[in-house]
Amino acid sequence: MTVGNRPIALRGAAEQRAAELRAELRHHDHRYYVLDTPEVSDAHYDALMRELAALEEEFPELRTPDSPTQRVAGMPATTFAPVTHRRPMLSLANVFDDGELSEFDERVRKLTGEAQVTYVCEPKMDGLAVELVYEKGRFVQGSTRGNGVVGEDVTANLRTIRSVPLTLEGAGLPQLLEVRGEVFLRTEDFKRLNARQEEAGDQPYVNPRNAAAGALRQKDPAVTAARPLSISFYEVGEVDGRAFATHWEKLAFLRELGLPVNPRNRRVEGLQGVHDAYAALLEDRHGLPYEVDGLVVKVDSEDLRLRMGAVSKAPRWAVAYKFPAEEAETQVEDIRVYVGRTGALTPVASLRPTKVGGVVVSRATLHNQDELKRKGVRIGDWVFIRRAGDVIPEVVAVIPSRRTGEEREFVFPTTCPECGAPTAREEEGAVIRCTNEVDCPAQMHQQLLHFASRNAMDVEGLGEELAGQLLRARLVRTPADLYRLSREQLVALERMGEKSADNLLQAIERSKHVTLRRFLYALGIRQVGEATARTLAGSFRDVRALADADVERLTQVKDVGPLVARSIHHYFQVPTNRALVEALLAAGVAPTPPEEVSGGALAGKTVVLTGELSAMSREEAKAEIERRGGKVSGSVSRKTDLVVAGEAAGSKLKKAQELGVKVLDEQGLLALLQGG
DNA sequence: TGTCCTCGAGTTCC
DNA sequence: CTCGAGGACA
Repeated sequence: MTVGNRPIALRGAAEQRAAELRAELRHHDHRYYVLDTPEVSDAHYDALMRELAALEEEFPELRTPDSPTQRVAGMPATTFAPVTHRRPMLSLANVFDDGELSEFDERVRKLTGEAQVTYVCEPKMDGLAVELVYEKGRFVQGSTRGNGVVGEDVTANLRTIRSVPLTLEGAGLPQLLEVRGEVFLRTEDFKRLNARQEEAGDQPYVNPRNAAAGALRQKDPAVTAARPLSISFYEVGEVDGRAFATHWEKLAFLRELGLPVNPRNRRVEGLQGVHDAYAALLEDRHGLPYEVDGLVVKVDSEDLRLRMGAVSKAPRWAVAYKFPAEEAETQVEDIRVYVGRTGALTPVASLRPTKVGGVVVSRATLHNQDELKRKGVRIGDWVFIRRAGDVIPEVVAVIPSRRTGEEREFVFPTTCPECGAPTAREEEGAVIRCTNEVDCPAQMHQQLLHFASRNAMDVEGLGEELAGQLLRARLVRTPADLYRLSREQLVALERMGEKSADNLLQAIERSKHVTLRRFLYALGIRQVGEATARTLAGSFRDVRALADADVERLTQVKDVGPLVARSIHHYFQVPTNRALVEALLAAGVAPTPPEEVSGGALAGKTVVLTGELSAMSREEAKAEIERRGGKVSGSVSRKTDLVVAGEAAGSKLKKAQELGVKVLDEQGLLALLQGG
C-alpha cells in the first residue's frame, strides 16, 4: 500500500520525525523568545527548520497550520503590551551558497520577466527587528517583530537608544510613518556589558544579539538605558502621502529624516553585483564595529516587488545570504592536560570535530583551572564554540539542558601527566605548574623546540617530530647535546635520510654564530622574551657576566624590575642551567654582543609593523629598523613614532589613525631605509 | 597611588 | 590575537 507513490512506512517515519522536529523547534522558540536563553546556535535552529520544511515539501499532508514553518517566528511575551503591526513584519528566506543565490536571482527574473535586476545589498546586522511609529513626526510607539503579526510594545526601551530621534525634522513630514530597523549592540559595547555582567557575578551573554534582546526586554527602561543599544533602519512600513519608486530612494528618505541608515548599503546590478557585494562584506566582516551574519539582498524597484508579492512568511523579492556560521555546538569528548615549556599545565578540550567559520575544529583551549571552573565544562558536555575570523576557537559556554547526567567532572591532576612530579599553583597566579625543573620530558621537548625556533637559535629542520625522536632515542637531553650529534646517529633514526641528516648538521653548525640576544632568548629564562633579551644583551654584553649578576645589579637594567630580576638570578642559580650555558660555549657556540648603534636614521624611534609586507619579511624589516637604532614594538600607543602598514592592515592601522600616529606604507619604509 | 604601555606566554589551524 | 601582569612614570 502506498500514499501517492511512496511506501507508507516511509511516510510514517517522516511523520514521526516531523513531530519530533516541531516539538524541538517549539522548545527552542520558547528558550529564545521568552526566556532569552537559547541553548542551541542559530545554525542548529536553521538546520532543524530546514529539515522540517523539506519534509513538509515532500509530504504536503504533514504541513499543519500550527507548524513552526507556517509562521514567522517567536511568540509574544506576557510582560509587554501586544502591538498589532499594521502590515505584517515578514522575515526573510535564507540562502547559504552561490547556487541557492543563483536560484533566487533566476526566480526573480522569471517572475518579473526582466533580463537583469537591480538589487540593494545591506549588511545583515545580528540583532532584533523592530518597528517604530511616528505620528506628525513624533515617536509614539515602538514594537518588536514578535510573531510578525503581533509584537511587544517596547516604546519606553527604544526611547533610551540615543540614535532614535524622538521627533523628526523636515518639511512635508507624513502624518503617519512606520519605519523598520534592527536593534543591535556594537561589539565593543557587548564586551563591556559582558565584563560588567561577570563582575556582578551574572552569567555572561553568549553573543551580542542575545545581549541586545535581553536589554530590549528589560521591564525597567533605566536598565535598558545602561546598555548602549544601537539601531539601523532599512525599511518603511505604512506611510501617508508618499510613494517610492525604489528601495534606494526609501533609504535616502530615511537618512534625510535623520534616522541612522547603514553606510555600507550598496545598490548593484544583477547577480554579479550581489556576488561582489557579498565578497566585499565578507572580507570586511571583522573590521566592522558590529556583528554581521550575512547580506540582505532586496529587489530595488517597488514596482517589481509588487508584481512578485510574498509567500506565506517571507517576501519573494528579498533573501538573506548568510555567512558561514561562526558559532557551532559540539561535544567535549575529553579534557587533556598539556605541559608547556615553562611547566604550565594547560587544559585542552578535545572536541567532536565540527565545522565552524569554514574550518574543522577539534580542539579548544580552556586556558587554566579558573577558566575551566568558571565555564563549568565537564567531559561529555555539549558546548557552544565560536571562531571569529582568524581567531582561535574558544568554548563560549556549556549548554546545561543537554546534560544527561553521564558527564564527568574533570579533576585537575595533582601530579604532572608527563613526569609525575607534583604540581603547584603559584601565589596569586592562575597557572598550575609542574614542579620538576630538571627533567620533565614535556618541558624538555618544548624547551628544545624553543631553543631551535626561528627567533632563537634558528636551527632549521628541527621541529616537533624530530625533537621528539632525538629525545626518545636519548641522543639529546639538553640543547647542548645537539652540538655533539654525529651523522651516523642521525641516519639511524626513522625517516631520516643522509641528505636530511647533513642539512640538519649544517643548520646546527650555522647556529653557532648567533647574536647574544638570540642566545639569551633561546635559553628560555622565564620572564625573558625577545625584548628583555635584547636589553640584557646590550647591558651585559656577555653571558657569564649576566650569570654572575646579583638581583640588585639586574634591577638597574631598564625594563627589569624585581620579579624579572629574581627570575634571571634564579635561573643561573640552578646548577644544570649553569652547566648548560658552559656546555654550549664549550661546544663552540659563540654569542656576539650587539654592535653599538648610535645616531642611526631611526635612533630612539619606536616603530610598529602591521599588515603584510611584500618586499621583505617582517623579521627582515625588524632587523633593518633595529640596525638604524629603531625599536620594533608590537602594539600601537601614543608613544609610537611610526606605524608601517602593509597589505590588509587591520586594527593597528586603525588605532594609529585614531591616535594620529604617523603611518607609512611599505614603499615609504623602503625609501626611509634607503635614505638613512 | 593610579594609569598607561609593553612584554611574555599560550594557543589553533593550515 | 588576547590576556594578564610587570614596570615606568606622573
